[in-house]
Order: sequence, then structure tokens, then C-alpha cells
Amino acid sequence: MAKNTKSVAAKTDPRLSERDFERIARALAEPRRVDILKAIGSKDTPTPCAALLEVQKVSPATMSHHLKELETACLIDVVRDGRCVNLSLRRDVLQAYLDRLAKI
Amino acid sequence: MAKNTKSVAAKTDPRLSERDFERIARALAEPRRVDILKAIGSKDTPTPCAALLEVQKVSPATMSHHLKELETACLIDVVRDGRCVNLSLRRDVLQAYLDRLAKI
DNA sequence: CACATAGTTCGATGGTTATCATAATATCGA
DNA sequence: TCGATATTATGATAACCATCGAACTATGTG
Repeated sequence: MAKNTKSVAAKTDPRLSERDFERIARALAEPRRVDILKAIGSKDTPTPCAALLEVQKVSPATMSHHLKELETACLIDVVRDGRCVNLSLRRDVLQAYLDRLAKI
Repeated sequence: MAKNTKSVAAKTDPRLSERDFERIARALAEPRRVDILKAIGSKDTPTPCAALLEVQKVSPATMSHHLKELETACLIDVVRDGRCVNLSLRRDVLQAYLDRLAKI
């Protein structure tokens, strides 16, 4: 997982590779993942995975799958804290994606 | 096809329904369709379908399929002129999608 | 009318993926 | 250490979708 994370540059002004760009587009193509992003982005503090499960009606396995997709697309940061996992939105990456699309 | 086209408001400041939003996201998830959009958007004048086929290495059937997806997502306007079909990018819809994503 | 040209539709095929149940892993508290 | 909690990995299933060839429609040209 670290392999793909590295393909996006540092937190400020990330340059998206073609692969990053495609991954982000595919990640955003699933409404459920957009909902998850919205939930994560609505708070300033990292969102616990468990909190997402209370809102989204999916199994933990499915949630884990979606979170991995979002992480692979570099759209979220994933930080483990004991048993819990906290998610935060990478607004810089989202913005980089929007900037790229706007150039069409 | 007209049914879905109507769900997007007039050319200025289109309001995207949830369905529109999801359709656009799915349309953009396919790199080939993004390439097609780029080609269409790179000119100020409508792009003939045949011109796209010269660049994109897909069969006419596949091209037709992708164009339909883009049209259904309201991302392009399709105008028939005799035997030819001319495509133009709906920048207002693309921008509406970007605006919506930026609110996450 | 006969033929060519430009796209579309249909059906089939192979690949991708969303979903879940179950099992596994990891961490914390008693 | 034992059991509970949180998440992840695995394997299976079903739905979705990109692609193409072949048949079809519509339009222009001789």
C-alpha cells in the first residue's frame, strides 16, 4: 500500500501521475465512497472507522474494502491508533484532481 | 436519451441531480472517455465522430458506446448532420460537477 | 436504384468490482 | 491469559461494463 501512496508527492501541491488520476476517478465513481468522503471531510478531526459504520449500511468487510480503495487513490490518510483506525480527507489530492479535470 | 438530458437544467448554471452526479462520475471513471472529452474539448468547433475514431484505437461500436455514455451523463452535446455526428463538450456540466465535488 | 459511407444496435465474451460471510489478526481490559 | 472489540484478509457470488464482430439503419452519391 505504501508503494502507491508514494506516487503522490508531498502534502502540498501533489502532482498526480496518470495512474493516480485514473485511480481517483474510479474511486469517485462509486456513490458509497463519495458518501464516505463527505462524512470524513465534514469534520476537522480524523474520523474513526467505527463512526462511518454507524452511518453507512454496509458490512465491516465492505467498509474496509472501500477505505482501501480510497487510500490507494490517496484520497484519505489512514492512521491506526490501537484497535481503531482514523481517516482524514486529503483535500490537496482532491483539489489536484479537480484542477486536472478543469483543464479539459 | 432526451429524458436524461432534460434532468440537467439550462446551459447556464446547471443543477445536477444525484443521478446526474453519479452518472458523470461513472463516465469520468473510464480513461478512454476522459481522452475523448479532451479531444472534443480541445477545439472550439464541434468534433466529428470520425475524427475521434482516427485518434482513439477502438471499433466504431465501442466509440458509439462511449459517446452514448457521455451523452447520457450530459457531458457532451450530440448533433447529427447528415451521415455525420458532431460532438461538443458541455463545459457548464463539467464545471457543475467540479463545483459539487469541491464542496466535499 | 445500387452502392458506399457513417453510426448504431445486438449478442457474446472476458474482465472488473461491490458485497457479504467467515476466518484471521491485533489490541485492549479484566 | 481469556475474552471482547476493531479491523482486515479470503473466497464466493452476482452485477456491471468495455470490447468487438456482425447485422442493421440512415444518408449521400453515382
